Amino acid sequence: MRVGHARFDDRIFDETSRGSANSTIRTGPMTLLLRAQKMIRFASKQIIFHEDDPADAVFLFASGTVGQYRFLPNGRRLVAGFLFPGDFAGLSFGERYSLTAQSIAPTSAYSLPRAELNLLCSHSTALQTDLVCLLKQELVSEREAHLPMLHQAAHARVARLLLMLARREGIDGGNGEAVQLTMTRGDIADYLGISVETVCRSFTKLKEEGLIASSSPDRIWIKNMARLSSLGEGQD
Amino acid sequence: MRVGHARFDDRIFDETSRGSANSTIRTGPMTLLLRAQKMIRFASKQIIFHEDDPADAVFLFASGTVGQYRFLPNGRRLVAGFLFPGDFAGLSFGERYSLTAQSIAPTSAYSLPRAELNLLCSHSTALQTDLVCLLKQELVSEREAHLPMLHQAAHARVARLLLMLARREGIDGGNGEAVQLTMTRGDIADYLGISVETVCRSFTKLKEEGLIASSSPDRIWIKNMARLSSLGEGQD
DNA sequence: CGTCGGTTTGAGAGCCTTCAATTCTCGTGG
DNA sequence: CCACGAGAATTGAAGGCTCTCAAACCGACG
Repeated sequence: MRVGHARFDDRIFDETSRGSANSTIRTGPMTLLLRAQKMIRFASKQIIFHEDDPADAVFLFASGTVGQYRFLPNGRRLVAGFLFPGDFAGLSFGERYSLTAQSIAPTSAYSLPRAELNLLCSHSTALQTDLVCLLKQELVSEREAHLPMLHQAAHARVARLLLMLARREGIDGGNGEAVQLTMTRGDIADYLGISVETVCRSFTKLKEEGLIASSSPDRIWIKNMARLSSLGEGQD
Repeated sequence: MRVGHARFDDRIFDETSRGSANSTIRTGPMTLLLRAQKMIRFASKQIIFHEDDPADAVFLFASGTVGQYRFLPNGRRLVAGFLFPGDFAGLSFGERYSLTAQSIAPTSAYSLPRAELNLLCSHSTALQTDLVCLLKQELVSEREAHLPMLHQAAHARVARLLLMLARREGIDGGNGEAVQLTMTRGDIADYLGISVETVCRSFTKLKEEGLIASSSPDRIWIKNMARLSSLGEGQD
């Protein structure tokens, strides 16, 4: 139901109003801690933190979309992933951020100084246990996201991204709701490791084959979840 | 190509020798804890743990080489990574292993039941802090290993693997020492996401261009570290 | 109405895969 | 000691996929 320039309200975390939509709603100690912090708002295309800067804060996003990326020496941009409401950033970094985080859409986030987090962790085993849990989740989900793509063709990677976004929005293939692509074709290309043109051609091909439909470039309906899944999961 | 469903029963237990072969530099609490455990020995090509089995142990490897992998629905094998002396396995899994670990060469490992680790962690903040540190390292190194490969050509991926192995053996390009490839071309292919033939052709090309030399398929000398680095790091 | 950034489509070149055949390596048995 | 055989590694050829370069299209905005 979200429209183009919707305001960022707190209904993101109002679990009753989202129904079965978002499966990422967490209520662990870390989430509760972050939600008690001040909220920061970012316009679109703003840098939230920059690679090589001292990693002195962690974030929990409440609305919007964020891309994390860095550049190869040849100038190509690697998008490590996208962050959505309910996602954390900064938990896994060492002394310095190893990625740049930039808002792709208007975004709001809770932020907590890292020094404060460390202090709190040293006094709360529950918080530290939760941190371990979050790091494990991040590790597993990153493995699930990136590993298969190394072995998949371009259109399978696009299918995989669509499935990831659909699952996040609670879309199971039942018609009606559309997947909202907040990122550009360029962002998608730099995430999937293929060119912008190939991203476009993949969307076109998926449309031609009836797996998806779209009214505008950023709204995708999944018409055949079964075939899109088998494509994205790698069932040849 | 799919390996039989070997189970834990296949392990070779050998408690007699506690070899000092390990040259690991790390001496964190987790390392010290694991090194005090019983050592297990595996012959080559043995299953250490299997995907979907209950993840009831963690491992610290003391010698040998281990591959962690799983299969896509189409039968292709994804090698998530290789484990060497000093590396841990099993720290990041949830209820069940999400990968299969198999020895590529004869291997020895310290093993600790997970339940025991959890108990110890709940009593030692130092241990838990070390666990957080290890998970962060695993996350970072996995990002560094897999992300760039999505955007690199075949020969650059091969170069990257060689650099990773060279760094691990402390080879800085100074002549003399050779990188030892304990894994087969097939293992490398399934790790890099390219075909066996392309792996071979990449090695051949690197030899022709004088970046590397080799006496046998599993011994590689780095002749031009500067150019190999720029190739592997993505300097076009 | 014109500009600008983002998206889409087209054409040609190059890389990678698949299928196939050959060579290499090494352990085994004669 | 040597021949043999199985698995691994390597090389070759044809075809498909993806990239780059180029051009056309589209929508938002001043």
